Amino acid sequence: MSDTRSDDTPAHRYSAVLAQDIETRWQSRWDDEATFEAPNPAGPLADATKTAERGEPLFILDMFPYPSGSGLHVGHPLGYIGTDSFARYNRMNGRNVLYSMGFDAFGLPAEQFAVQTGQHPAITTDQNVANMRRQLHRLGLSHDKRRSISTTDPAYYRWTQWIFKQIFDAWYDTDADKARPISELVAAFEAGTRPTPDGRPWADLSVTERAAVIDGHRLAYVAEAPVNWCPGLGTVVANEEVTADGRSDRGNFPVFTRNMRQWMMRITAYADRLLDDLDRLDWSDAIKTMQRNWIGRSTGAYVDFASDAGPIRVFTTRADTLFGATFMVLSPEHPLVDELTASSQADAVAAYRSAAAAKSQIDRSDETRAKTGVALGSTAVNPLTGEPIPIWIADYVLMGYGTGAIMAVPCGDQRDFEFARTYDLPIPPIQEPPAAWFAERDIEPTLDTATWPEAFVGDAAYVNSANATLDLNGTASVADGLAATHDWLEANSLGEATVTYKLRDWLFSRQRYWGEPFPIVYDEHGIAYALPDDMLPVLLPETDSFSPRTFDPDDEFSNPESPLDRIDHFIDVELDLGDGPKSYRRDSNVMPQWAGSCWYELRYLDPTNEDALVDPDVERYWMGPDPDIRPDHPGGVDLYVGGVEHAVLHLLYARFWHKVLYDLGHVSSVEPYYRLFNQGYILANAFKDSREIYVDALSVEERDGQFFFEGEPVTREWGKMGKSLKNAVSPDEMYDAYGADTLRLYEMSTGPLDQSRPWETRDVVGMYRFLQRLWRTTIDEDSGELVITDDEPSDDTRRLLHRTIDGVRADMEGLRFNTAIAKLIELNNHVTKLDATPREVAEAMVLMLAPIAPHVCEELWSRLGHDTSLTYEPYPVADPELLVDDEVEIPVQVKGKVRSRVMVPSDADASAIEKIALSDDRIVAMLGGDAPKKVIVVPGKMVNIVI
RNA sequence: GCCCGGGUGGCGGAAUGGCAGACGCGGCGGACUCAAAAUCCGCUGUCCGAGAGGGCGUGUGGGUUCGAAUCCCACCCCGGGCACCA
Repeated sequence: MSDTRSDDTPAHRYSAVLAQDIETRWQSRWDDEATFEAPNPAGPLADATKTAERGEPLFILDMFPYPSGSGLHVGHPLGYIGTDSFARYNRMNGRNVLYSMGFDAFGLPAEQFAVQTGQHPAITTDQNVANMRRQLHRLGLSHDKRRSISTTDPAYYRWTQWIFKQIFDAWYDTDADKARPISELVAAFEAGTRPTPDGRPWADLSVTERAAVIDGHRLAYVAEAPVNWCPGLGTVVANEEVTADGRSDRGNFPVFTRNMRQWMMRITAYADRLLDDLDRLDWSDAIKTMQRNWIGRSTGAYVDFASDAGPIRVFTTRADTLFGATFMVLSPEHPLVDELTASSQADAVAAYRSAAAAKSQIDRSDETRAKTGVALGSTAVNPLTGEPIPIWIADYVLMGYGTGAIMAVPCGDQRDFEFARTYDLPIPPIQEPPAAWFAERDIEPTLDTATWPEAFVGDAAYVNSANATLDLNGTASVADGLAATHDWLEANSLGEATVTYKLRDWLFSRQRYWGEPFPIVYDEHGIAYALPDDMLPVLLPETDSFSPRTFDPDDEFSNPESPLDRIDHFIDVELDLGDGPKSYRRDSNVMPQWAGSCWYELRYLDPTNEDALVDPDVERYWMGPDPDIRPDHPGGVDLYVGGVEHAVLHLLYARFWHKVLYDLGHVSSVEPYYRLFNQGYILANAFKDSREIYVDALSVEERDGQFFFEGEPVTREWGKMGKSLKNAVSPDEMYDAYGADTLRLYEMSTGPLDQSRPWETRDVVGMYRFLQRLWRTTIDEDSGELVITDDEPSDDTRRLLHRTIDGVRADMEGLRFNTAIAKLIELNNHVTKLDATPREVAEAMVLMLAPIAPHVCEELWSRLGHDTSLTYEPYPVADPELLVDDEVEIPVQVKGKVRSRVMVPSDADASAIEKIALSDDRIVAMLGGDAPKKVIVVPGKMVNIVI
């Protein structure tokens, strides 16, 4: 595998040793010459000369990494190599390319590592960042290093805190459909143009009352919220971070549902815009679908059922089935349960409620099919039929969704159907299912629901669905039924149509140490104040006790205690917020890791700006809307590449923050990421021993299709490469064995960028051999002299060259690096057979391969007599005249099978080609003198003869 | 259960209605070498055949078409995501 040189190895062969020499030399030169620095139109990174030389701006972005202690493995840079190749390709096409890399360095792993080792997370984070920078630099990524950021740098998180302030100081004006500064809301209350909640004049409200009203509008607000309390981590985790079995994503501790006061972000205010603007983005349909499903907009209706305790409001998406509602089910926690419980049922209801309370929400959703419940002994009135229907409680109805009460339509909802079967409740039909529905279930068509195996859901004509003023009978579609029912409910003041979302507000606080502190203090009334800009950043205080207080993982009733709570000099401060020095308490929470990644692309644009998060002119230059691309272009990064695991959370949060910044006038782009490309993963074999423990994959031996670790048999499986599966391969090993260019080529050659593919170390040598052959077409291995001729290439060679240029260009534009490489190998294999390589071909090949294997190409370019970097050399352009041949060989099929091939002039028309094909010896023989029934000719492509 | 991907040689993959298997790995044979490694050259889907050549072949079954890996219908399998969300 590795390069073993001996005395008879040619002195100037392209070897791993030579590759390393070339690579480190060119990396130093790029650094010294600031080759990849992209000029801004204004500010400290402006350079009018360079801006004039470069063309249109192009912003290429990778999802930035978390700087883990184990460094990179070869799976990480798959996307980076792709973006780097694309960046280099576009520089050669005259674009001003912004391409950099930062580090998402706050978060729990560094904190937990610090707890284990006693070392401050800032120190380990810096070490990890330094190591990853070295590995990325060694890979030859063409980053503009001036623009790199770390989310943990106070100069960076100062602006994370500043953005939080903007969100805190903003409210969503549903009339204008945008966020506005909170000061404009206060002005409207003061002027009386906007009524206060209880109608009293604003001036009559106490300070606390005003604060409560304002806080109720803020886009960042504190609320008592049901959260997932994880005593084992000592912190709350977001719903999105809880695994299916009710444990924490990280650490795998039990998670309990508890009410706590937490910072929330009102992302739901943006639900419609987050949904609608997906149409303006160049993202895959798969990702758009995932975001749409996550936002989960659905049209439904609230319906009021009269009862002894007043109207009970339910939410339904199927108001059209209201005629079939024969009972109602409340959540056991519903506030009206006590009032509606008949004395005879009191004991049973109490027992059921305490049993339900003992189960977590996760447990309740885990109970797959068994339906349980208790009747309260009272009734409500179906507003359409006027009939009394019994009220039940059941734990499949959750207080956290809708109104905590449902109308049950057993014939049209599977859960209600099962519940009705279990408790012998009537199941009247209100739709007549089509014949096919019965046929599929192997029963005779009937409206006798006793024979139905399940509920019917879908479009079908309604039956039994009429009262004095509403008649759905005969209506055949659910959409029409819904529209008619919604109109009727609203006209009769018995309900209202509404739009609901699955999306919930974003829980934004963490009781941890290693994150951004909130720029918030509280006065003696507990009123929150955002600190003025000149008090930012709020520095994370030094401490040697940075772990949150953890508890017995099973101690559900423990309470969180942030590490910052223990630092008195941080928490208790005296500040002058404009009305003289006063005592305040700081907020002791820190922000979640998502915060720093919600806006980092903006800081790459203007990384040292101390007056603004980004200069507006600079932002407009790189990210502004571009009607040349499309009329409704929303602006944003030109290409964003990253893993599909961020399809929902990161991408939704970042879009939300960006839209707030847009509404408040801080950015010109409506969306942060215009084109999104999801790269695949590098997969690798992983091996488990008989105890089901992963063993070091690199030490596993294969014998006769069986796998052994230290002599013991092990089983093989597939997995994403990584530390947990003990199958990580370090890029450093590949640099030593082959060099970075070979690694880059290998990763790009194994398949399309958006597809996951297995890592096979033994396959890497193929690209190494290719680079050796490429080297030999230019350099004599023994003497080191050029083997280039200045003679014109032959016509064949030149045509192949231009076909290759044409194909490679198209592949590079489409990020199809695997097929671009294949075409270049074919061209090189052709050139290898020539006595000497024509300069014209050698130079074009070097330029074409340079984006993917930049170091060796720079070296060859230099040896070919050029004294500047090829970074800004024009990428070769194909001559269209050389793409068409005089004659082409086309297949001749008989009944769809290829039986012969003929040469025809490339501009021959169908009848001429037919004549040539029919006179071919083999075809004549097959026809045996008969005339063909039919001949199909596709000029330039093929002939098909039907006999 | 629902949603989204995907199934092509021994392996990664190419071909998006027109020559299935480009390119690479591996394998086999050869050159160089005392030898091995490295490097280079040739062959390599499968079956029948001495050969020329022919049959079969893109998860399975059907369909559309002069022609299907590609389009349509049904099914099977693999990967990922979501789930008492009314």
